[in-house]
Amino acid sequence: MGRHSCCYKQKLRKGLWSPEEDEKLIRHITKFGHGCWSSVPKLAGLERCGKSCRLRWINYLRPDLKRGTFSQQEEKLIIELHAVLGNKWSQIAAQLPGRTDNEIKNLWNSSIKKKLRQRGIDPSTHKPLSEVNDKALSASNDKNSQGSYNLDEKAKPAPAAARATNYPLLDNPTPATHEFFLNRFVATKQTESINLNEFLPFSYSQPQQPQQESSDLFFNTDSNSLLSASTRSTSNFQQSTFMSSNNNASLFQTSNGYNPSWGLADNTKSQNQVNSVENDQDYIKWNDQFLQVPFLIEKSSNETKPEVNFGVNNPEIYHGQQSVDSYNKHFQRISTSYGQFT
DNA sequence: AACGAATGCAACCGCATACAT
DNA sequence: AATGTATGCGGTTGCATTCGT
Repeated sequence: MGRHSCCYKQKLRKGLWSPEEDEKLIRHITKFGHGCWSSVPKLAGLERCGKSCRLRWINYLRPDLKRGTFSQQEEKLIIELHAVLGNKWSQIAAQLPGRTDNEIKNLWNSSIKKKLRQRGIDPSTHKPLSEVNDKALSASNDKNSQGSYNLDEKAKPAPAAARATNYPLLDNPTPATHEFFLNRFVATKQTESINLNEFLPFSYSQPQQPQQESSDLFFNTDSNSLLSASTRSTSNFQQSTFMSSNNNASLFQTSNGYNPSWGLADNTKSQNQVNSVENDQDYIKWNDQFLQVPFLIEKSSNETKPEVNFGVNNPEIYHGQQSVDSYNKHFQRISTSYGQFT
């Protein structure tokens, strides 16, 4: 029990990951899979602990990550799920393809919490603040109040019945209330793909990124070079979204058809399965279909930074923190979408 | 322009749990 | 059964960036 053994080692690097470290990790995992995380740093030539590698991969480098701002639909879903699951970020993240628990947790703490409070809702109980602050207050329903999930609305005081109007999931008068949903989630855990429409009072489809007409980075897969930004048509954008919008998309595969775990919670795969894959001499390779698509990388809808003339092997970009950050961001977008290190 | 405050987010820490010996 | 190791999760921190004065 207790701390991970690697934590005792002193020479391990900490802090932000450099592009070189990212490259090493991506190169290693795309080739061999992660297998035992504790052995990854050594095998990949990294002076990091396995835990750090795992976190970096899961939260930033894995190919199926969706980046960019959360859509309103995603925020609504997070709120609904939080009302049912509480701070079970990994379970919430399991319902949002391409989003990580860390990302959702950060969003909750930095943004959603605040928005809920502004609307008069206690973010931890999902009850109206007035109800939380003054238990004696009778819950007289304001029939005229129309709650809304629209978090972009100007902040207004929430009606006493905010909970009922804002969280229909929790106020279903039938027995199918909190316990029902909780049981369903517990039963299915995060190992199964859940049809959210079974649970939610609104029709849920995979969140889609807003279509972009602005410039995006994209790869020419023939030359393995990153092309400079150019204006892309919305039809091309569709090509780029297939990987992020399909949670089960098989981006990598081995020649025997096995899809390796990318480090996400996946209780359905035993360690033996993972090991058997590692023992298999067949290296993981990019799905042929995936490689054929000259996909582009989504650009954050709220990103306002000027385009960076980015090249993976261009050392000039390291001048100054700003450049490093820009590099990191673009590198990550690229690395999440492209297996240039295979 | 300079400075401090606020914000956002990547990464770390410590604990719980599962698994191996 | 006891102990050690590895992994996953949630809370927290630290720092770069943005905002406001």
